[in-house]
Amino acid sequence: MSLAFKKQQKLLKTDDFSSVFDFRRALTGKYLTISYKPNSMHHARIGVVVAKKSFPTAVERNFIKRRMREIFRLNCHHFQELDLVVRPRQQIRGVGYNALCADFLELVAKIR
RNA sequence: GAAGCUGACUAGACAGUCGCCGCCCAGCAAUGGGGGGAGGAAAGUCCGGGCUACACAGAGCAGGAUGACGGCUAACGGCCGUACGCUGAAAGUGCUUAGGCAUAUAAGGCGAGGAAUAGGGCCACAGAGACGAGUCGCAUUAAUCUGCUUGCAGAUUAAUCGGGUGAAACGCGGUAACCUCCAUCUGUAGCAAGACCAAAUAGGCUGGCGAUAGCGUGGCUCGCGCUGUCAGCGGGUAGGUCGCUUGAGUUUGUGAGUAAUUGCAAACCUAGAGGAAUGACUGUCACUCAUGCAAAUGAGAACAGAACCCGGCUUAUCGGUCAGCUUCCAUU
Repeated sequence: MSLAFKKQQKLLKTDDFSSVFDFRRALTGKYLTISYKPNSMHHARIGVVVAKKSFPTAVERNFIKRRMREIFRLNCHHFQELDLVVRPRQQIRGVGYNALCADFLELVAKIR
């Protein structure tokens, strides 16, 4: 099984994000808030929204995005046909990779 | 060796697993192989330039910027050198109530420093009076008037500027970080600049076809205009391509110059995205701190992420390495 992460697995357009938010289903965990919506693409897609207000420096925002993408990449093959929008919370600062990964998987499991 | 200071470099290293974005090669394709992939500030957007469009960017006015002298540079408000002013440590010296205090220089650091006789404005406190020159009080001298004891007192006027205040007082004061004047520079917008290709839809222009369709103009005919249909053209939207990284380039050697900088030669190509790649995790070794005799264990590891490109400035920053300058002490 390939663990590759392709462009069609990302949410890119403003419309994609809007439709997920308009579906109005979200779950909040320790470090993350996930909005979701079923899609018809035969695979899951992810988008990460990091607020400039909460995370002022670009380095911090990029780091969060890279980590979320990595967690998604290593686990997405057993996800359903879902569009996910992940928003980090303030508590994410200083959290280790494993704790963050567990939180994410727990939230995704709840969606089912 | 100690203290003070200046400049340059670096910004953990290696391995493994799984990935991302361009480029090149092979392949019909799937894919495979090769090679590259953040910073010293990428930041703030404070100056200066290249580049592009606007009329060819040229002249004048307004506005803005700069301001010792000389140099460097594509250019600068930057950098280098020199002079001047301020600042700048131990030691030494003097005093001491033994706590200190005073005194001066080194390397170095800082400096909105053109013009006050072109002109206007302003000058705290103190002082009678602060920028127009006169005036308050006191003193001296002279003159006049009054009182009268004929040499005293008072008043007025004029002159002297004697005393006191202050940085400065009928002066060739200060302030330009108040206006101003002088000299030099300065057009505006910015890669979402701008150039090219160009679907669909709507509308525009040109030409053909309608031998007699309809409407309008008109008394009627011709004609003309609109509606029809076919072909072509140009503008232009979505979208795409270019601009887009070979450049005031980097490294090394060598020559010129006190230096900033620069001549010559050789070698090299070093991110180029477009909802935005440059990563995540694990291990070993180094670095710092804590505990410990040690082995070791635990924790920490800054500031911060390219978006047209350069030269600077400013701000943020854990550590480490190297070189140089000055002073003092010790040794030879």
